[in-house]
Amino acid sequence: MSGGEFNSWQTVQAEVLRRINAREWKPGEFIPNEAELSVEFGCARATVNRALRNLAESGLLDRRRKAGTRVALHPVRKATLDIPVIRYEIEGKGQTYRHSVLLQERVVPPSGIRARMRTGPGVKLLHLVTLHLADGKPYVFGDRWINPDAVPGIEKADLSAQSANEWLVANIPFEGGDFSFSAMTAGKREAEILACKEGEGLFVIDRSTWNKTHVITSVRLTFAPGYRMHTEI
Amino acid sequence: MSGGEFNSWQTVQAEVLRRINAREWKPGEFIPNEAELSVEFGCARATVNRALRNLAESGLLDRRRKAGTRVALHPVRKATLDIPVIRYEIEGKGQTYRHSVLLQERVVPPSGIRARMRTGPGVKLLHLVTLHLADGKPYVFGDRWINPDAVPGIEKADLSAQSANEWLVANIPFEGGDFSFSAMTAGKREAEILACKEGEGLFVIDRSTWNKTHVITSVRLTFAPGYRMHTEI
DNA sequence: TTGGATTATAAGTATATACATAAAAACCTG
DNA sequence: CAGGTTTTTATGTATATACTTATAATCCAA
Repeated sequence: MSGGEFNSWQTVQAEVLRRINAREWKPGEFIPNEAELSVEFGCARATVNRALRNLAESGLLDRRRKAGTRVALHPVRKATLDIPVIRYEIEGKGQTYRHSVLLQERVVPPSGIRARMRTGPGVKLLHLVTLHLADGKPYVFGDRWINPDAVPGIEKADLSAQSANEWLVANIPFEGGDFSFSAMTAGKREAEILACKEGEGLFVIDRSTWNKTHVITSVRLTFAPGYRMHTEI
Repeated sequence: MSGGEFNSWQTVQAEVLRRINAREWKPGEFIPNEAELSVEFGCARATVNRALRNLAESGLLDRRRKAGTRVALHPVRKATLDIPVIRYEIEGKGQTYRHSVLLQERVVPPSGIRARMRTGPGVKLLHLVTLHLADGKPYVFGDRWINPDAVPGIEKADLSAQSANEWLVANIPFEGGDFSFSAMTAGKREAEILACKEGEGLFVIDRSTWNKTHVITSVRLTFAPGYRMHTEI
């Protein structure tokens, strides 16, 4: 490639990717800088910039100002996965969605939750246990804690009409969140709620969301057996 | 905000985000076009473009040429998660990594695998079962199928020195992959290999990677109890 | 009324230019 | 030579401009 042809940032990206894959540029090695590449490819530096930035975002390149751009040493692939609202997920499969509130209380949380929610000792939180059903069958249940200080209006919300999750995403802006995925073994409680056998392996998502000042909510979703989360690169 | 101040694409993005969160722009609604916003924010259209493109990538906006930009109706949050090589993951925690090949054979795969690998009937694949250990304790085991047609050189590779996964990422470029995450219940085999109890819930990742012409490999990783995959938004 | 061609429009991209910023490298200076 | 200062440099960002492309909307004819 020596200039003259048509070039888009995608063309540049593809060629850079090819060189990485072909080991013409080896892991850890510096690649030519943007200015040089733009000359080589016969395009503007901004075009090269966009291509390299994109590759850096997906983990294949490491870039640092002044230092330059190098092929990532440990090419950690990044997969993006969608975190849908459960109702949409169920309805998206053509099943009917229903949910019911199994428990709603305002209590002082156990210490683990208190730590996650970063609330003071003795502060009461809203505790909700909700079961979501797909075509009438248990799909997932959520054990959720909400900080009422962070969520004005939650007291007045009818959480049996609209699930807490939906109410929150619709009404409370948040800045960030963290997710963790794991597996657990169904105990008596889980088996009862999800109508499965004790001892089955269940998929679990723990999630907290927060805004600038508060942890808004922290929830553990325990899915019925067979649940599968999927993504592509 | 009416022009004159300092503006970066991040400022624009933050303000757009604020309006979405504050429901000034409601889900499903069209927002002003790039030209209008660039006037309002007193910046170039390219700056607005970058901000909006970014928000669209993270699922908060829907954009279509000619049609315009609208707030996503079902704001599916996208989380990105890192898919590390197991050795790096273990070594990253300061533990020592070791792995051993439990089984290596060249056989015709069962039909489920054959479908995943898109190989013809009767075609033999490389089948590998590998256990990865952290500080000598079972961490995860991989049940892997490799298409030798897609992987020249695999026959000569010493897969007890370097794990198949590492060998593959180091030697075989791939175009895409898919991942699915689920939970299973430990049976006799899993309990034996992972030194856990039968009936424990285990975290499972199924993953296939391919290039233009072939499915390269398909692997199921079954993690020892307690494994947790984590990500932030 | 349908269905195909035309037009108008909003996003998408490319580019030259300029300046900002982080940080490595070189240069002091005590 | 240590520690701080300056310089250099590669990436990061902003902007005006121009052109491309997908596609919604319109128009027109059978």
